[in-house]
This record gives sequence, C-alpha cells and structure tokens, in this order.
Amino acid sequence: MPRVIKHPELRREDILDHAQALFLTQGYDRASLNDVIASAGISKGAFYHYFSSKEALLEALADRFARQALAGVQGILDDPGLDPLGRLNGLLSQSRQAKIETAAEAWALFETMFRPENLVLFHRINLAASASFSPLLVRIIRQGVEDGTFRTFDPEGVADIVMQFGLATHDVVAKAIASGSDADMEVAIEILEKRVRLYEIALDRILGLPDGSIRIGEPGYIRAVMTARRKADKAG
Amino acid sequence: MPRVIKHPELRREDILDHAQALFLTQGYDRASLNDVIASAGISKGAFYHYFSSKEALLEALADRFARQALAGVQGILDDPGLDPLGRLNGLLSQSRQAKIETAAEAWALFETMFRPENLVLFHRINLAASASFSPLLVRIIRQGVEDGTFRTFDPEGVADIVMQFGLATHDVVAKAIASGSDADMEVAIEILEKRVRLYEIALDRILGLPDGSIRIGEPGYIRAVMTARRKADKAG
DNA sequence: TTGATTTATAGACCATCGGTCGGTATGGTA
DNA sequence: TACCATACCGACCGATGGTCTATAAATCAA
Repeated sequence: MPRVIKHPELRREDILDHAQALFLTQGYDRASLNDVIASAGISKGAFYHYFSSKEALLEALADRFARQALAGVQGILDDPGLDPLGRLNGLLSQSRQAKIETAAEAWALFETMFRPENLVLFHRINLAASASFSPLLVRIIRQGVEDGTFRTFDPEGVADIVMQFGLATHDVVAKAIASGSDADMEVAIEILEKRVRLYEIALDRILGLPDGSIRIGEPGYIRAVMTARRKADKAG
Repeated sequence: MPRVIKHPELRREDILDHAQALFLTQGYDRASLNDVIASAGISKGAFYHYFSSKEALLEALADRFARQALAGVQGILDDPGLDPLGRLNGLLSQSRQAKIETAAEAWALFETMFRPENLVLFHRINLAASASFSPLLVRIIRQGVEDGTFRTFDPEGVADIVMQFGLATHDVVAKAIASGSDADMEVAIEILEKRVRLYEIALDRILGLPDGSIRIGEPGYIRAVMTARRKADKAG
C-alpha cells in the first residue's frame, strides 16, 4: 500500500488531524498512542520521527488550536476603523459575524472540549491561547485607558477577568448545548442569556463604562446558535 | 512486622494520607499505585479492598479536601452576628483570623496544588469544593438581595464570579510564593495586592455596593503571609 | 468451643501503555 | 558507485493499573 502523503510537513499535519479526532472523542489519556498511529496508518517509528513524545503531540495540537483561534480574530485586530470599545466587543463576540451554522459547528467543538476527559487537552490549549490573547487584550485596554474610554488602575487584571468571563461563557454554552430535552434547553438558554447580561454589566462597571456599552454577541444570537446546533445534532 | 492500624476506617484514612503526600509531590499521573501501596506498607489486594480503582482513590481524596475546606469556614456560616456582607467578606478572607504561620502553611498547599502536574487532582478538588460552596454562596447573596444589601438579578452568576475570583487569587498568590528572588517577590506582592484590590472593587460594583465594602483579607495580610512562607521555605 | 461465613490481606499474573532500538528503504550528492 | 541523511518499520522493553486465586483473621451461630 503506497503512502499518499509525500511532503513531511503534510504528514505531520495529518498525524495532528488524527490525534485531534481521537483526543476529542476519547480524551488525551484514554486515546493511546497505538490508536493514533493506527488511525493515521503509520508505524511507531514514523510517529517518533515527527514527535518526541505523546506529550509533545499534545503540545503541538494545543499550539495549532491557539494559532487558529488567533487567526479567527485577526480581522478585528487589524480593522483600523474600530476604537478600543469596538475591538473589545468584537473579541468578546468573535463569532458574531459568522454564519449561524458555522458558529454552531464551532460551539460543538467547545462542547467537546469542556468534557472532563478532555481536561488535559483543554488546559494546554488554554495556556497556549492565553499566551497569545492576553497581550492583545492588555494592549486594547491600555489604549482605551489612554484615550479616556476605559477607567482602571490594573489593565492586566481586567484582561484576565475578560478572559475568565469569555471562558466561563463558553463553558455555560457548552453545558447548555449538551443538555437533554428541548424544555431543558429552553431553561438553559434563559439562564445563559441572564449570565451573559451579568458579564456584560460586570465588565461595564469594572471598566467604568455606562451600562450597556459591552456587548457579548447580538441579542438573540445565543438562541439562534443553540437551536441550529440542536438541529444539526438531531440530523447528523 | 505487625500491622499497627486495626480499624478499617483508619486504614482507609491512612491510605488517603500516603496517597495525598505522593500525589502532591509527584502528581496524580506520575505517582504510581505501587508507590502508594509501598508507601502505605500494604499489598495490592488490600488496596483494592478499600478502593475500586486509582481513580476512586483520587475521588475520595478530593472529597476529603472539600470536606476539610468546608469545615474551615463553618464558623463564619454559623455566626449569627454576621450580616450577608460580613459573611461574604469572611468567606473571601477565610484565613484572616488564623495565625500568620498557619496561614503560610495553608498557602504552601495551594502553591503545590496549582502546579501543572497536579492539574487533575486540583480539578477534582475544585469540583467537589464548588459543589459544596456554591449553594452556600448563593444563599448568602440571595439573603443580601432580600435585605437590600446587595443588588443583582443573577445571584447564581455572582456566586460563580466570586468563586472564580477566589480561585484566581489563590493562583496568583501561589505563583508569587513560588517566584525566585526576594526582589521578584516584592514585585509579585505589589502586582498581587493590586489584583486583589481590583477584585474587591469589581465585586463591589457587581453587587451594587459602595466601593470599599468588599474586603479580601486585611491590608498588609498578603505581605505578612508571603514573607512568613518565604522564611519557612528558607529554614525548612 | 466449634464450625461456618465474611472480611482483610497477600502477591503472582495479565494486557496494555509510552517509549526505545537496531535495522531497512529511499533519494540526493560527489 | 559510494556515501549519507532522512523517513520509516515493528519487535521489544520496563512499568503501569488492574485481576485473580489463595489464605489468614475476625465475626457470628449453635
């Protein structure tokens, strides 16, 4: 059986793809290295040629996730027409501009990520992502403080809180999506929208903004995404 | 060599003690079951008589931690002289009343807990602890809303934020304690006190309180604990 | 006290894990 | 042709979490 993939770079990516699929479905601990190489159709020797350990594979996977997430918000960061508040709002509702169906797909990933068996994987991605995002957030907040939009004595601290809130939102959404019946989901959506409103107001006040300045997603967006996700689940 | 421990209940606790020591120093993954049973001086058969798996051992350990933490704040919860704000402040600076040296010991535990190799252990403890603490926090906040002290439309959400802030504080403190030189620590203490002030003000505003209502520990407490911890490190 | 039954312990054994190692095929360069 | 680095193979290794059978100790019934 001839190898289809020739270029080493692509082979590495291919291994990452198979590892990602296995880690997300079974978890990092439970998916064995033998599973990964069997799935990728390569030998142990080949694997250890590209990665120094299973741990290094996880690291590389987390880095790739973080890079993709960063690329997803590059447009917001590069947009010269945005002021600090606009940029912050853009980051907080990054998927706002995306089509509902695409967003639903993205949320499905989060739903998987927050499962307990993916704790290790999630933690790694988180570390890599915050290392990239945190400085960007700090810069935006600093800029806002300088031009008088925001008021705070601790931009790094506020950036941390913003990241915490962002993560917590994802967590709540993920759990809501995973919830059982349609009635359950209705309740979950209500709780979730209330929670997002709380985060918005909290950030308004922490940053010394008038209530209603921070917007995490557009009104009704959460409900739209979640019902789309729901429909996709029932279909697929 | 005769067994000293007779009562089964005590034997279980004894295993937990040895497991705790090993898990905290080496991490859950790296400390093997053989290490645990060797340390406890028992056979595999004995171990599997008391615990169904290594995983179950972790679970039991996390539960014990959570119970101990809950017992540590029972006094604040039972004190009839405390109003909701007093109770909340008490929980947020639970070690305030303890002697500095004792507190330093407690923080040393956190320092260990936040190390990456203890991620799994820490996560389990966290789950068990929030399951216990969250309802208590919600009750206190609800009570405060009823008597007009607090103002919020989402007590559960605020409770979550309080827990997030509490955890984040521990994380920052743990990292500060672990930092290298004395000069590093001076910088770390300053950043940390700034961060705590931010959390205080954030909670004030989220709860609709006048600035300065929420107090996480007493002024200078952090510096006192950290220098004590530092001294203990150098000595021991 | 004795016999029966349950609880507690021992340790050989097992499949599987992440990782190593000696070797081979391939393609470019001199 | 000779040579060498890269890419790859799969048998093998020690250690791991977990199982199983055997037995010793405690408990209970008569």
